Amino acid sequence: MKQKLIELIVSAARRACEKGSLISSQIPEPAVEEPKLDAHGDFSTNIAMVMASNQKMPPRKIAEAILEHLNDPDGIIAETEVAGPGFINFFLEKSAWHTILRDIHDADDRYGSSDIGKGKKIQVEFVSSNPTGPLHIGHGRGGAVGDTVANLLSLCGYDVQKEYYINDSGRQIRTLGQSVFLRYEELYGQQIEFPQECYQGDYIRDIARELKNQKGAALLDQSEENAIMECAWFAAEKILAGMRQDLTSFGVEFDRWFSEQSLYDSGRVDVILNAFRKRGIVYEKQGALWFKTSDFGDEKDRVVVKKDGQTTYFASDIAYHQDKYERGFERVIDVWGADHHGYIPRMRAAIEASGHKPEQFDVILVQLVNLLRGGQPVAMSTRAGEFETLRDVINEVGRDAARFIFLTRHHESALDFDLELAKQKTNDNPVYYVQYVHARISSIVRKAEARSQNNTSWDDKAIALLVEPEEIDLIKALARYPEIISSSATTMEPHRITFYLMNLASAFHTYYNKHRVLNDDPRLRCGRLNLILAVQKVIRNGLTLLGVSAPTKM
RNA sequence: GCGCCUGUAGCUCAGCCGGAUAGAGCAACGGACUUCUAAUCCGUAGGUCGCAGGUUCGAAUCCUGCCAGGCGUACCA
Repeated sequence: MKQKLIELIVSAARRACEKGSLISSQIPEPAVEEPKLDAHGDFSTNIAMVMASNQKMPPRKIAEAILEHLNDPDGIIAETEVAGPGFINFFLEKSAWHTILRDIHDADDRYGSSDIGKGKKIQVEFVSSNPTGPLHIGHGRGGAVGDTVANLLSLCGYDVQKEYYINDSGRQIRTLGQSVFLRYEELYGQQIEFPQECYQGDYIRDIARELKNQKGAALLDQSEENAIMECAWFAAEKILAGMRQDLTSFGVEFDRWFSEQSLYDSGRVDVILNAFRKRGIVYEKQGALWFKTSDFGDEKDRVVVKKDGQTTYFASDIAYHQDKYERGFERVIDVWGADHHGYIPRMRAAIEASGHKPEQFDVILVQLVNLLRGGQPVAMSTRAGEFETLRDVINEVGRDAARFIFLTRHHESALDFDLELAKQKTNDNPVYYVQYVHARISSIVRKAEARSQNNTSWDDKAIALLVEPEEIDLIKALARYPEIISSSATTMEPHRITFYLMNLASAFHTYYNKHRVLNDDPRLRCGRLNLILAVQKVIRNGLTLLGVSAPTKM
């Protein structure tokens, strides 16, 4: 609707130029918005004020000139006015809003889709937790954000791939192996000293026990190094399998799981480093190999090969991102925990050094989650191995509530996640508020069927009966959806969907409490059923994007 | 020290590519169920948008400085 209006305004301004009512032919893209006050119309534009300096005319005069040349072939505009310092306010015909319902029913689950991505290949990499311990609640937030952003981009015409990067190489994997091996030795009655840097959680003991069940005492006969590495692979695989399971029950499916180790196995890391050597963008200093990231905007250079000959995590990450672009992704989005934000400049530097443009790389930082129970913080010490796992959270509050709550804040705001609140089935807990709309509508439809009052075949005359203010408000909310989708996608801010859905739900509940859908007048009933079915579709579409179910009964 | 994020109603937060009189939920107070699900709705009250300057016809929004909190500042990942 807004888009339609923008077109009308631009062509009116053009016509005004041609007819000489305006001096300059410079016409900016008008900002059209919904005013806060109903008295200011359904839509309002500031175009006249923005054009004032260019046109060397007072804004109100420009506004009048534009209005004079306004054509409205479909008759959607009921009234216009010039107001305040030069706003143009538009009051629309109710019939203009009615067309939205037709759009929704025609587009159905594609309502809100667009082609702004133009089929571009884009990759969203998220969660990517080290396979050294179970997923915790913070990974859940990253998962919800990443998954929803990917869904959004897909709906907006991008060719999206979801990827999980497995850090199955390097020191932390060895530490994992060592931790398991020590617990394993312990099971055989050996005196062990369990170092602080080893993983403390009980899951390590569980893995050691499984290892013992499968392999018996065989590992005790091997060299310690071999045993540790065997433990490492065994444990990493177990943990990874658990993470896959957790993510599946969280509703997150990845298109690809990418192993860091594979970059070493295939020699990719060396190839990249050698290429950098040839180009002279790495250098030796104090026995280490440094990458000149400071030439590409980083505050200082970074080590890629340590004094001891080991590559750093950064080195394989460079190779990994290079690989992404070589796979044909035009844009790459990484979802990281906010504690990694210091890493962005060097990653960006590496990507630019490899010849890619800054706009081809985005990082979504996700702030930490504070886990609470009834307002009291839940201890989350990884060192002691006590943390609330994602699995526990899903089991306790359910996937829908968890996913929805993760998206009730801007991703860069820290989030308090209260387990008690998440379980509550009240207005405190917005997921049920939104889902309730879907269930309520299903219930009305069931009732209509039971009474054989379920004629919903499209009838312009029936739709034309939707004139109550609450009905128009509801349609206006529905009309807003496509723009919410595209703006959430381009800003990569999935929480906008959540807020939108709460708002739409509120408009529906208000309507429901004031007007009866199953009216005695069959025609009005038909119109209203078409209205609420449209609401149901948009609620369902939105919840689906968030990975939240749309129940027909609650 | 430097960098990033955050600061808006008692609480939790939207709004931040500048727009007209500042938004929602919770909590408080008062109302609505013989009707399509009360997991709902309606009403009342609640504000120096951290502080101080600046840009602008217009600033919660942009710029500068300051204050407070969080995070980062590795030859860790």
